[in-house]
Amino acid sequence: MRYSHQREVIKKVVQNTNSHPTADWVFNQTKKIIPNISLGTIYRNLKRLEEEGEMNTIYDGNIARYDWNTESHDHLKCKECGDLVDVHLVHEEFTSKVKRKFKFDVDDVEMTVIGTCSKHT
Amino acid sequence: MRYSHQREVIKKVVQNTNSHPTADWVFNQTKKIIPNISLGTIYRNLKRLEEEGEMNTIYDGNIARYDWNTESHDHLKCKECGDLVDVHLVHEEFTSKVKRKFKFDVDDVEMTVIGTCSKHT
DNA sequence: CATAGTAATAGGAATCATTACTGGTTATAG
DNA sequence: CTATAACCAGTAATGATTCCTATTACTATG
Repeated sequence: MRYSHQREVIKKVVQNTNSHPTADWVFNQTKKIIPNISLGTIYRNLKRLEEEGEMNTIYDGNIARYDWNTESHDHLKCKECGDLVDVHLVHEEFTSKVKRKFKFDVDDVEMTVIGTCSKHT
Repeated sequence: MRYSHQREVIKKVVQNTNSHPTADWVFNQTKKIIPNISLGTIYRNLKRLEEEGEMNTIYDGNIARYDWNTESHDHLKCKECGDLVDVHLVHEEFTSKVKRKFKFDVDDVEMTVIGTCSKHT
């Protein structure tokens, strides 16, 4: 893949937040650095970066969010403030259990725990 | 909520499949019974039915699927054939563990295990 | 039964996220 | 330096979903 300034900036923008940004958020942030960048460029490069293993896509309802944390992990989603926090919940033993029980070869586990975070108690 | 023929038919259409249908699939099936039904009616009633606890919405990538199985359960998604199968994987002890560890009040857990099902081995 | 009030509908326009296309620009191998 | 394939900006197109409005259909009551 050829070098591109746009892609480097997009990558840095995503890597510099823990907020699991949407394409639109990335677009707005990147515009501060490259004012005439196009939304299509954002989508294209986010997809490339995912293909390269530089980030993950997670689906929050029906919109895509991007996550630089490519290690397998899960999310706590607070229904009060909408926060999406990374946690590690699923373990190795789990995938082997699924394999044994359902004869299902596990590639990945997407888990989102929905509830209320400690800020609202 | 007032009675509506359309809503009853939509409910039955969803209840008569295990295929986690999309709104569009429900639309096409329902059209066979009520030919001039409108897609808006499908969406509106699927939402109502979810609010009434008659079904669940699950997001498969960025499209919504509807599931009459309202008991808490998880999904195995085969990347080969696209099949989405219901399984029960998450247990009570899990939610209390999350509550203890992260001070997070769990309402629901959405888990999708992505991989290859036994048909492709 | 007739009917008024209001909830629900059909049909289509509008919106939102995402992807595809086009003609011009740029990185990079030779 | 130059050729060229990859990349970009801008914009049109798409697909899923929601919104709008005039019309229709439940249902409670006289």
